[in-house]
Amino acid sequence: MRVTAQTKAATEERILRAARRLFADNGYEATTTRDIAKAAEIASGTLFNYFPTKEAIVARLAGDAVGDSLADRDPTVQAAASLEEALFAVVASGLRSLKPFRRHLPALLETSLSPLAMTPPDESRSLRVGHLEAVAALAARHGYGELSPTALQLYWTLYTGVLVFWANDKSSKQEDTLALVDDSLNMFVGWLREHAQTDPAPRKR
Amino acid sequence: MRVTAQTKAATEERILRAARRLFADNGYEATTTRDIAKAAEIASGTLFNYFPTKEAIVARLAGDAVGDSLADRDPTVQAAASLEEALFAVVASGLRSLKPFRRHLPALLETSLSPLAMTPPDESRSLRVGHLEAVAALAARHGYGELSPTALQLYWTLYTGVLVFWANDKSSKQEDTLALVDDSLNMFVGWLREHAQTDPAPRKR
DNA sequence: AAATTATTATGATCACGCTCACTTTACTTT
DNA sequence: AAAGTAAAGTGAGCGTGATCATAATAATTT
Repeated sequence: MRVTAQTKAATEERILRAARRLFADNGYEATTTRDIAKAAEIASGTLFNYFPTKEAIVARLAGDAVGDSLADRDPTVQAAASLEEALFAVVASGLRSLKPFRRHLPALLETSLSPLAMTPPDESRSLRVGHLEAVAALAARHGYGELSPTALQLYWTLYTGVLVFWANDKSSKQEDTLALVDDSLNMFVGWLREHAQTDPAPRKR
Repeated sequence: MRVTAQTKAATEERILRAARRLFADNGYEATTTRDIAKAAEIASGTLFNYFPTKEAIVARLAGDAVGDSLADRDPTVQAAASLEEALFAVVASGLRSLKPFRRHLPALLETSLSPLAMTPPDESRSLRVGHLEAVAALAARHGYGELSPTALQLYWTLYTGVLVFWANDKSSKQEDTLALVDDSLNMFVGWLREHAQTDPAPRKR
């Protein structure tokens, strides 16, 4: 078993597909690692040759989900007239991708969403870094110059706070979360205007 | 076994003391429920007559800890000249109380810290409500009128974001967290000044 | 093609949090 | 004081996530 670079990739893919389906059907807690292994047609122990923990599987699924729907290509984001609107679109798009994982967000907060989550597989920037890069690019585009580290940290703090809220939001269509996103971004952009290093006036389009 | 209202309370106290010690000595994960039961001199199953889950024990310990050191009595809070200073003192005091539980904060975010955590034992207001009441009182005292639900929700969002950061803050004395608290409160109070319903000017002292 | 080496796969096994059918105890009723 | 009742205690046992010694397989060397 050595050529198996491809074989391994295929097995990993089977695990991910099985996990995605089972999590979606029965939920995270109700799905056992044995279930996943059986569905992926491997032994129970083999699963842990591919992922160190069960949680790592969700983290991977969540990361892939947001990575696939990159905000860069979202037309709503591109069409936004103001930074606030653009950020709102980015966050809304992110929440949409994360929706299937809403319930286990608290678990992800310790790993992929934490302020110091590094990208373990070396490739594929961490969830956080990718998101912040998108935010920084939008800020630049809308004439807010380069965001300071402090600004990015403040943004991320608000964002994680929103995620915690969202994870527990029981309103029918999570409309409470969207309202909170609105208020949060309003506060953040207001702060930005007062603290921007360079020209805070929106650029001409 | 019926008089045992007192007996029961005593047993619960023994469990809490044992858990507090073991958690402090060996950490949350390394402490098993069997360890706690043995230290409290009860059978392993009995423990679950008192607390539904292991996590409920930490939640209780954390709740007691912040309840004991109520911010109302903190002289630093009372002496603060501005709302920002007062809130900073409140948050710093809260973090000090929560310090032993810093590592398992993510777990608590689902329960006691979530935006809809109700107080299960009916008595002893939830962590969140107690904190927000203190914040509201300080805002009123410093001339910001009565805070809107939106303002409180924004505050709590920032606060939970800070807690997530803090839980993963590896800087030596967690000074990074304090800097973040400072920036966050600055942003929040700035927002408040622009959105306060009543006189935003600080009251005379 | 046989022997060797490097990977991957396996499933019995572990310790854990938690459950539950049952026992023990403390009090009440007769 | 004997019988009855309800609260509290017990520990074997369950299913879980994770581990690890071992087996199986594929490539490399001889």
